[in-house]
Amino acid sequence: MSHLTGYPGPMSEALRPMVKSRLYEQVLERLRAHVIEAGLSAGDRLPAERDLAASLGVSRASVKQAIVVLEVQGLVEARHGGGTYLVRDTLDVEPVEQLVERRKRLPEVLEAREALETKLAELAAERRTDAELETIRAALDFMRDEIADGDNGVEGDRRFHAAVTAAAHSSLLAEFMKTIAEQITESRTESLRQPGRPSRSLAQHTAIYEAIAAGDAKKAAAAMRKHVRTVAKVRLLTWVPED
Amino acid sequence: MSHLTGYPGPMSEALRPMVKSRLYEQVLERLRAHVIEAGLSAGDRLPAERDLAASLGVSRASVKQAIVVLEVQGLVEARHGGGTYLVRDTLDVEPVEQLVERRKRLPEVLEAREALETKLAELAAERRTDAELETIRAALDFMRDEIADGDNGVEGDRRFHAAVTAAAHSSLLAEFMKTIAEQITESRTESLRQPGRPSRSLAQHTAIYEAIAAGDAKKAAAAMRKHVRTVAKVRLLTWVPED
DNA sequence: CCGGTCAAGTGGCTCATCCACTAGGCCACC
DNA sequence: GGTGGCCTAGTGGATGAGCCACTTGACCGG
Repeated sequence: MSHLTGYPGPMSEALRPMVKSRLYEQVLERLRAHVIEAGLSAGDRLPAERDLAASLGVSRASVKQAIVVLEVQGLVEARHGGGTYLVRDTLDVEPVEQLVERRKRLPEVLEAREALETKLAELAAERRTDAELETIRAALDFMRDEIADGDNGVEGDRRFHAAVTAAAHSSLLAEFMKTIAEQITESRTESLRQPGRPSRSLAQHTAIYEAIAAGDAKKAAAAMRKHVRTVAKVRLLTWVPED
Repeated sequence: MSHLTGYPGPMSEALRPMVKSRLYEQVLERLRAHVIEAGLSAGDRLPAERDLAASLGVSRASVKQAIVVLEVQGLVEARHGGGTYLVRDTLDVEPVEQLVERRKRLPEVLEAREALETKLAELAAERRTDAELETIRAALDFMRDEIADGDNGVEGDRRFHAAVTAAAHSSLLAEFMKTIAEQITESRTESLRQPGRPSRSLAQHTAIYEAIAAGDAKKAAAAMRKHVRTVAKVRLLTWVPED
């Protein structure tokens, strides 16, 4: 390998693509702050767009863009000719995504993962088609090859869990999984870096596969639970609180 | 009561407040449609703002408002000087809420509930404070009184599960529960309408409570699983597919 | 092959205006 | 008294022209 990779990924933390903030984002920040400082609450009226533009020293168009954002987020109601009103007591959004973001500290994610994937494995054992079973098997084979090549099998791992999720035929559970997918990826990578983990991981995945292949829901759930807990344990051992 | 109410609520379906669509919303629709018609996919570039404005016969400001919306929804990436690009293959948002709405057909919700609440019971057994245990007990007492009064105990049921969720100290799992809370309420009401259900339900809740009180995580999980599955069974028996 | 220059294309933002609608005050009329 | 019409100031909705900043790619000279 050369010291320069042609791959467009970040070479170091400091060299990630820059984020240039749009003006309307800054306006959003100011608006949020103003609502708090001025003690506004649901039903109160915001300053007129023209006044806001003047106060903030930006054009009315930028103010409007910010207000449109708040509008689609359901935080504000703009009445043509009648002013713009607060819907709630705050302009902060609290979607699942942000909550997940704040919970980067992993323990909760791992708990959620156990809850979801255990059930997914159970359902997969009951519902998988032969084609889906084959996809799971393919992921397992892929993982085996990776490990044989000295790799840690992280991609095979990812494919395996994705295949099981698909085989469970529950789009709601799948949706929940999607919201914590990123955090899981991190824990996966870290876990598989531990010496000896890849081969033990392969064994655990094989056990899950066999239970699903046999249509044994209870055994599949148990095998998945054991696997997820192992990952959680490894992860938490190396855990260093940062704040 | 007079035939005229002083209350400002809608007197008839037809007289609800009118909804005037903003221009940028129409632009959004057109953009979504265009992505589909033109067969665009992730990474493809959208037409230039000026061109879009000209084609749609609207101002560039309106086009920009629409693009800002897509931007905050993470569906599009606008590069200063470089064009605007699709992040996914579609411009449709698929938040958990909408998915839940479409999944009103309950089975998936009940599966998700089992996955989540089983884990919540387990965590509650391990982590509950004495005060939280007392809250759970209070909910149980409330349910008992309701049933003694000939009521079906639906409010006590709700309080019980809320208390267990709180005692588990997992805001992520709690957040997931919130997204399916409404559907659960429906199934709860329907389940408790079945003859004989309220008293059996009380017994199951008592079992869960005792396991949590004893700090027995495994038993708590098992009791909760049994309870949720009972509800699911009753619910699905009366299930009538609608489409 | 490298690096600099340049021009075209594109998004970011502003300004000046006009239009449509709301809210509130006023008043004539019943 | 109160009902309805009218006017006006204030406000959001939308536009068009224009300037700037940035990206891209082609071109050119070393």
